[in-house]
Amino acid sequence: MSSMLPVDQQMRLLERGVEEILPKDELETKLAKAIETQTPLRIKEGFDASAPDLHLGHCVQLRKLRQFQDLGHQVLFLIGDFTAMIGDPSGKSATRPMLTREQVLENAESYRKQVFKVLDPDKIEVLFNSEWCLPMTSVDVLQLSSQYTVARMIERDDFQKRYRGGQPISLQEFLYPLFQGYDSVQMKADVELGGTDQKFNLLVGRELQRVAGQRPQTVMTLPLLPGTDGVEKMSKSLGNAIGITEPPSEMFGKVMSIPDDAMARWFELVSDLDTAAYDQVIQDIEAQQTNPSVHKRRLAANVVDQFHGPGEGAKAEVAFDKIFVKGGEPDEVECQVLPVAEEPVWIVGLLADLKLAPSRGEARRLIQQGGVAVEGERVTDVSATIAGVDGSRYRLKVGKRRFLDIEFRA
RNA sequence: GGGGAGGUUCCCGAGUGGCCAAAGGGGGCAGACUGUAAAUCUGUUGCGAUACGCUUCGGAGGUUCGAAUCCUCCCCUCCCCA
Repeated sequence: MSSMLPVDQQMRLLERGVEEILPKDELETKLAKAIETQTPLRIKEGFDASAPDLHLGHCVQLRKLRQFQDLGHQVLFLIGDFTAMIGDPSGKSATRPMLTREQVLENAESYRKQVFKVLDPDKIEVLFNSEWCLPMTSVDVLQLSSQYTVARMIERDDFQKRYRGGQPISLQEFLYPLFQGYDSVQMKADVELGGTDQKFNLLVGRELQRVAGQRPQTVMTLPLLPGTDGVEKMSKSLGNAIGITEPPSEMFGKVMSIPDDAMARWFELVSDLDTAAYDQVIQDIEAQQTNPSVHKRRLAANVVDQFHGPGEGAKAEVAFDKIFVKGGEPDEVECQVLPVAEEPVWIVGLLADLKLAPSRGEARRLIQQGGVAVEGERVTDVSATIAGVDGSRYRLKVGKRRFLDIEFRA
């Protein structure tokens, strides 16, 4: 292994964009020891495989892990296939339904593939916590649960809120932090990363490691990325997430849809501008001299470039302008082939059948509100039809951004 | 185990026999405007081809011409006491 950078240089990089390091001097000590013994630190981060796709919020974490890798450390990427079944209560206001093992495994596999878009596959160890959690006996679980008290558990802010608000909290949820902490024991983690909402869970890990006679992990929390609504934490279940596998145009548009005042945070957490460019942008945003859409475009293009390759952002921007600024149509529209129909095809029914609207009632509403166009002509009559003769082709537009070509064939 | 309060549409929350497909807010969707899928404003928001019908207010029965509303049983949640 090549020699590592000195402690102060490593720290300067690692501290960037970080909310808290607990305790900080302990990390410095660990780094010094790592350099001295030429042993990389074991950096843990766990992800519950509760949804199939990684999104930009995960990437904030992954980037920090990547930094650790680049500094010569070992990343332990833990897939919480066991804990996903419990459901992390962090920040939640309600008990989460338990996932089945099959769902979790499917998600885990999909994670594994996506993670390598950001992390270096050579310096990563992928682990599943079912490996040690599943074989635990009821005695082991009792043992584990005896290591933490109820009082300390309900100190936790989200439990506190739910308790005071008369909301149910199931016992199973108390177990979550314990299992997460137990993972750290099993993995002998030196450092564990997580979002600021993970602070409690991460600290439980320290406690359990101490009891197990290990040197407790250093806890590093990163700010949470707000979703496209600009308020809630990005999460798939809230529908405010941007998946890292989404197509460029979708990604660009979604970034453009974040509220203006969330821009600075997004630049900080998801753009890959160098420090000088970043500082400049933040200054500009604060000065409010420039039209915010200029910055937002830059952000959106930058994000697209990161996940789809340089230049893709610019292309997505052109397409975006064409559709939203000029009200035009995209270059490429998906085409669906339908069987020839004898009778004229009722548009309301067609929209529902093609899933362009969830129901006929909704399709009717869309037409009444002027949200549907066929071949560029706005449809205003709910009983309107089109002819489904052989070879005829129509371009449907629903709302501002949903396009579909249909073609009738014998 | 005893006592009390509750479970309403995607979410929060009003509604105590017909005027209830159910107020209001949030969210979503659409339109207008614009600087963007920001912000703002307007409309809309169970299903079915309009009138009309159908399904919905924790679940199952019942009373009634008529039930989210009344009765019975059951399930679930919260609070207090043990």
